[in-house]
Amino acid sequence: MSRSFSLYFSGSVKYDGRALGLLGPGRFLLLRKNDGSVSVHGGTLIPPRNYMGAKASMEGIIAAGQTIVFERKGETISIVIDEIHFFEYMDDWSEDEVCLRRTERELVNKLFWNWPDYFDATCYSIETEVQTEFGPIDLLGTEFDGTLHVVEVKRRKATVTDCIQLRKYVETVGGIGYLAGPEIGDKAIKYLKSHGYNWVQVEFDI
Amino acid sequence: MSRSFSLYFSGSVKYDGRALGLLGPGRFLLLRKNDGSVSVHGGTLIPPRNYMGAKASMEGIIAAGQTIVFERKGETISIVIDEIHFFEYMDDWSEDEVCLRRTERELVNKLFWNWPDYFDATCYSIETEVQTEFGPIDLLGTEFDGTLHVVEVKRRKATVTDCIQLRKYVETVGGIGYLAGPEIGDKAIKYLKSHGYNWVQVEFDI
DNA sequence: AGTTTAGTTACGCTA
DNA sequence: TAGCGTAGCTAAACT
Repeated sequence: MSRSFSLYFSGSVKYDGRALGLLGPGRFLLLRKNDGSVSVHGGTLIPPRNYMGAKASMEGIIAAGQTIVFERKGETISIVIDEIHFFEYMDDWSEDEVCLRRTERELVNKLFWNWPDYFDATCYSIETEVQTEFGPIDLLGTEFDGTLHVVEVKRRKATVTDCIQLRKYVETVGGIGYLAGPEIGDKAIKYLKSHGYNWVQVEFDI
Repeated sequence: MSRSFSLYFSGSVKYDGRALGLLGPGRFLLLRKNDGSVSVHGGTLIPPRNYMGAKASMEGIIAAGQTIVFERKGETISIVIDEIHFFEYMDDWSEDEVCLRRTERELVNKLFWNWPDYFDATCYSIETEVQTEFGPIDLLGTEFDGTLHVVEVKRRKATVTDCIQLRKYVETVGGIGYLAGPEIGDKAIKYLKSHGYNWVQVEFDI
């Protein structure tokens, strides 16, 4: 769609859209990717200082003294270039995604396939991603007497907010609540217990 | 701390730490910043494919056939370089932050200074960023009879999660709950009403 | 060190 | 397309 390049320049950047952002003057690195996305990186931090999603249009000439403008539905980035330090094309830039392990999904699957190892209740039905009025329940077990077991799974350390999210589901469908994951904070476990919910420790296999 | 550079290379990347991530082989852009942070960018999307925060250590030589390793408390990124397409230093890279407008803080201030325009209750005290056990309350008004008015402010469209955050505060300090912002989702307004909380519409001035 | 939140969150999935 | 929730979220503020 657009030829990708990196530009290390002196100048200033203005963003207008969901917010209003001013940057510089200073030295920044501009990245233009295959998908038309744009990012302006400063000398610290992982996220860019300014950015714009895929299919941003580009106007202007990349040269000292020029202004280039990127646009995308209601958003604008204007870049005033004072000086160019280097300019390089990135041709054949790979669009591969990272193959990720240790996701929340893996923990959900582990609990699904090994339910008896983690829960006392014998359920005739175990479902994942059960849709409710206020969002999907990660794991829902149903006992023969109709009792529901509502499980909210977190891949990272569970917080008080996660406990309240569980509470939201339990109040919506009824039943017994469980928060599951590899780790939970002190405040969170206290909150969980005081509201009558259960903590289920589950680790990643690899 | 470390000299910043960009490296466009063919090769593969492995991350091990909070998760396990495999990338490539393919062409990627490696950024090493002033603060020692590292990011590996692919040809699409704004965020990097792999990354590591500030003060990452670096081992190895940047040359074809070599492996470079970045490390930081319990995390490792290994990069196998097959071929180098370009290598550039970014000297004097600016560390300026963006000067931002239309932040949540601005909405909080607007409500603070124009309280009677948005709330019926007459309060003798209005405070911002009131610390509680479970985090800070954006805006807290106190009536003469002691009734508290708890306000959670959002700069973007409010969600059910935001209602839960409000609920956490109201249940902590007691009183009447308000969610405030420019916009709110359908499920969120339903959740808000069903729990007896209020919606306050407030817009950015600029 | 632990906890919580803001963010132009970005991005993917589902209805 | 819009809404909703995850993320190796990141990074900052505060206890």
